[in-house]
Amino acid sequence: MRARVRDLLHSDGARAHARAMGWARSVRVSKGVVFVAINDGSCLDSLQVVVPADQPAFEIARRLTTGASLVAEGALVASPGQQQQWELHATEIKTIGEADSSYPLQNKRHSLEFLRSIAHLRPRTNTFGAVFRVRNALSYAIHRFFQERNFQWIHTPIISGCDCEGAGEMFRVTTLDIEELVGKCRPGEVDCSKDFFGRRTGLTVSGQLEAELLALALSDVYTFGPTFRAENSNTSRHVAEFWMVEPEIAFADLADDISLAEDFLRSVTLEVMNRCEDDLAFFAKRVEKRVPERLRLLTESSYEVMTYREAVAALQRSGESFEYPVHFGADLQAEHERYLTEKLTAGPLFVTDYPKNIKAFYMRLNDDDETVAATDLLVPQVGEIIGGSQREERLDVLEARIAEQGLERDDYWWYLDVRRYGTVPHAGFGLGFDRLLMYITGLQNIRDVIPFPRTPGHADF
RNA sequence: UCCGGCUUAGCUCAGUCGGUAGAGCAGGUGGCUGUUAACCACCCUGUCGCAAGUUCGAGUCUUGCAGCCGGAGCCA
Repeated sequence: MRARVRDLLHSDGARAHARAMGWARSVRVSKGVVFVAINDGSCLDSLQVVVPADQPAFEIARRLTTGASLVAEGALVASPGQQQQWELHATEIKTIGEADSSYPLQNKRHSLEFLRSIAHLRPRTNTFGAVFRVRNALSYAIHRFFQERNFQWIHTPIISGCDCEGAGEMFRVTTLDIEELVGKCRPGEVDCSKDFFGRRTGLTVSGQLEAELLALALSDVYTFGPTFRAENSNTSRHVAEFWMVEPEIAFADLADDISLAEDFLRSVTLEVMNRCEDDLAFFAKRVEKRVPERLRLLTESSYEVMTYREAVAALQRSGESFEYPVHFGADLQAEHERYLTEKLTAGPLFVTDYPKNIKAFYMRLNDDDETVAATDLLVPQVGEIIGGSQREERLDVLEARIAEQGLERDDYWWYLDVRRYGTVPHAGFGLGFDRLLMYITGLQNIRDVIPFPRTPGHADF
């Protein structure tokens, strides 16, 4: 029976016998004693294994190297050292798998860029172990939040009809023989009726439209799964495959949506803070000093709400010189969002009621006929983390908006049908899961919060 | 996709005015009675991203290409 390093480090008392398994993080050899720090990923800290020279295990321990996997057995006793409560006095040590000096993770600081190139090994570092534990805790917290409020977790399709989404470039899904078609067909000439699904299909860019259908039956639902964008985006905040959380609530308006989003962010952050104290302390110390402040902003501060019109006015009187001028009708640029969240409110900010021309067709038209009931939640450093809206539930208005945006009405027959039969006001939002993780951990590149990130030109591992 | 920067030892980096490459860590050897990414001493380590050009001479200057990073756009 093996004990997790985490359990041993949190032991209530000494143990006459304990067995630990893990990977050697460091091996410190002196004449009379060897110290091996072993980590099994169950927590940030490593277990100190002590082997005095009079033990038969001393020879094996002395030859261990950084990165080797091993099993150590002995007594768990109070440590005289300052940095840990318990340590394992090993009477027996076995090397499971050796790691020679070419093992890339030596006892030194490595750059995040270098670690990205060895994504198969970086989970064995402190930083990435912590990231992936927090990622797990956040996922669990999200499910718990919704489950406790009687939301139904729904599974929207990953393969989706191409025509209906429009949130971004899609990856094509096909069983047609591309080699054969290349050179034979000009663009637009491919006969999709011969394809597997008998139509153009791609990987989903959002489960929202389908989530609405289920919300208009089950009332409160959410999706939590992968999403794909084939955009050629090369930034620290974009990847081709990422995870989104998309709640959708019936009998609800934009105010309900905003209040759900705020409640949600507060709750999940608080749960991660409770479950991942050590990992978050590590991020605060080694990655981003402002992590505690960021967490406080999400859990304690009030979330400001401001209309787009007010935000534009605030930007205009700010006296800042922006690269892109601000005027009603223009989308807020990254520099504008940064000013709003980092200088004006210094915290999370919902911007609401955007001009209809810069937002999607399904967002509910306001009475002013000029803006829609949409909201973006902006946070310092990371920018947009949530995008949501009240959905247009009025059949005639929705049809007019589809026409206005030059979309094909027939493609949305099912989406329109639920407005035709028993329509109700409803709303929802999409949360960028990986971006929230960036905000919580303080890591500045989305590629460092995803185990094996996919970006243009990169699908290794 | 556009703009900018970077590319030197296994890793992190320095390299002056163009004069023939250096430090820390890792590795090796030895030392050290309990260490904390241990410490001390010694030793080893190079296609200076690739290709061409200028020059008596290029890590250094020029051009092209590639890769990476940052920013912008798109968005979550």
